Amino acid sequence: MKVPSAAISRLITYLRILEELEAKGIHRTSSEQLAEEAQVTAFQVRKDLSYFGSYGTRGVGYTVPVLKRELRHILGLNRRWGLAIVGMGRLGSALADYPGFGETFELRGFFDVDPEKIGKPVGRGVIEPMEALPQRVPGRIEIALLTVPREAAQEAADQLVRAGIKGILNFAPVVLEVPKEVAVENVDFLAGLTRLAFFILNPKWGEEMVG
Amino acid sequence: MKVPSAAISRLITYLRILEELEAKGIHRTSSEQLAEEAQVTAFQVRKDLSYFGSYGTRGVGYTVPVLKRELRHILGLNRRWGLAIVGMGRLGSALADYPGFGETFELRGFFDVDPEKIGKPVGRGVIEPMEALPQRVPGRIEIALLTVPREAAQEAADQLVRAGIKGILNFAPVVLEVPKEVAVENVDFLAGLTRLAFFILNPKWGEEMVG
DNA sequence: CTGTGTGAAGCGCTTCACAGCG
DNA sequence: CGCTGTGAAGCGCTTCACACAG
Repeated sequence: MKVPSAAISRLITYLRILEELEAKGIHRTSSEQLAEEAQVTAFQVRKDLSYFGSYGTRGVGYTVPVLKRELRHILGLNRRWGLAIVGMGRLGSALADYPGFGETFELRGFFDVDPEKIGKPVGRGVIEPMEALPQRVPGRIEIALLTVPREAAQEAADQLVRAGIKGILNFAPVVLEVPKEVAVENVDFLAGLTRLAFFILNPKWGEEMVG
Repeated sequence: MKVPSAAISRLITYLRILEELEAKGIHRTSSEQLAEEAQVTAFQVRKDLSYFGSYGTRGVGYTVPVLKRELRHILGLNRRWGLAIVGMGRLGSALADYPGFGETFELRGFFDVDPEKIGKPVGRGVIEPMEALPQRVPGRIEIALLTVPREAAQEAADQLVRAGIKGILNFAPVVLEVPKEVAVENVDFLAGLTRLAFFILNPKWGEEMVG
């Protein structure tokens, strides 16, 4: 079956909502409730879940811990993922101390080109040179958080690909070129700012646009 | 005319590519070249531009500075936008010193709830309490960068809305509830990580998925 | 003869109505 | 009888073929 990639993003939202419901001690929920919290329709919730299976009880709803477990399984959050941070500037350093990675994502390496930075302690590790990537990545690190300046992003991505990285979370405002077997996700806040600017200027967006 | 919102994101990419071409001294380009750099089809490039007008010359192509100017106009980047950072933790502080906002986006306020932080200098300003928002936002600040912890995000968003904010760039992993006239964009890197995990586990994505 | 601009076709996501199961 | 699960309809984005301008 074909699964819309937008559905994956929504599953992530549903999972967070389930965790909030669980924290509140709520044991049972419905597509209606999930839809309201996620700001989508109940149709959408049920369709998104149906791409992967049937996790509810007809006439009753969903059991929070059950659906939570299933979503974690679908999204691959029941295993452990090794992360590297590449580019130890302010953003990279902030991420190195970020407490929200949980049990699922584990920081296992910190890399930079700057000889001044190499050897310095960050988070639970020490900054290593980019040349160390081929030894550190295989079998230990699946995903890299790429937090280098824009101009350095493609070169760093190339090195990561050569070292055998599986996915890159790219914080730089560039379109990375990587082999199709390497996954890339962009976290581009400047693009977000620009979209906001556009939406603010065009509030009647979707009704009728000037040509 | 209806404009797909995905088209806006691509226009932002085209603009960046034009700036790179200009930096390289290239004066003329084509939908073909833009498409290759942006990793989309030339059809897509021409259609995206056609939603807003005709900026090229048939049989010739596009003039880099002309198309750049037009895209900046469409995206609202030819004016100045006032920004606030709300939540001066590590991420907020990193953003306060970020050099890439350019002439278009100007940091005009830094806010936090923590009395310990208030009065401290950051970037080109000083941290103020959330209570100051109603005085500082109207007429000066259009967009807020929301970098508070997840639990505090909705409350902070409410205060921003009351102060008259036009758009919120939300870095917290939550679905914010705001009036429909306030624009929200999410910069959720945990969601990005989770999508990467899913795509790595499902490389044959799009062909056939297990049920 | 070249590359843009665009109406129309194609296709994939969303919406829907209701069948199905508890 | 209630809420889920889903085939099918609807609709919007993408792709396309080609008219058209230079």
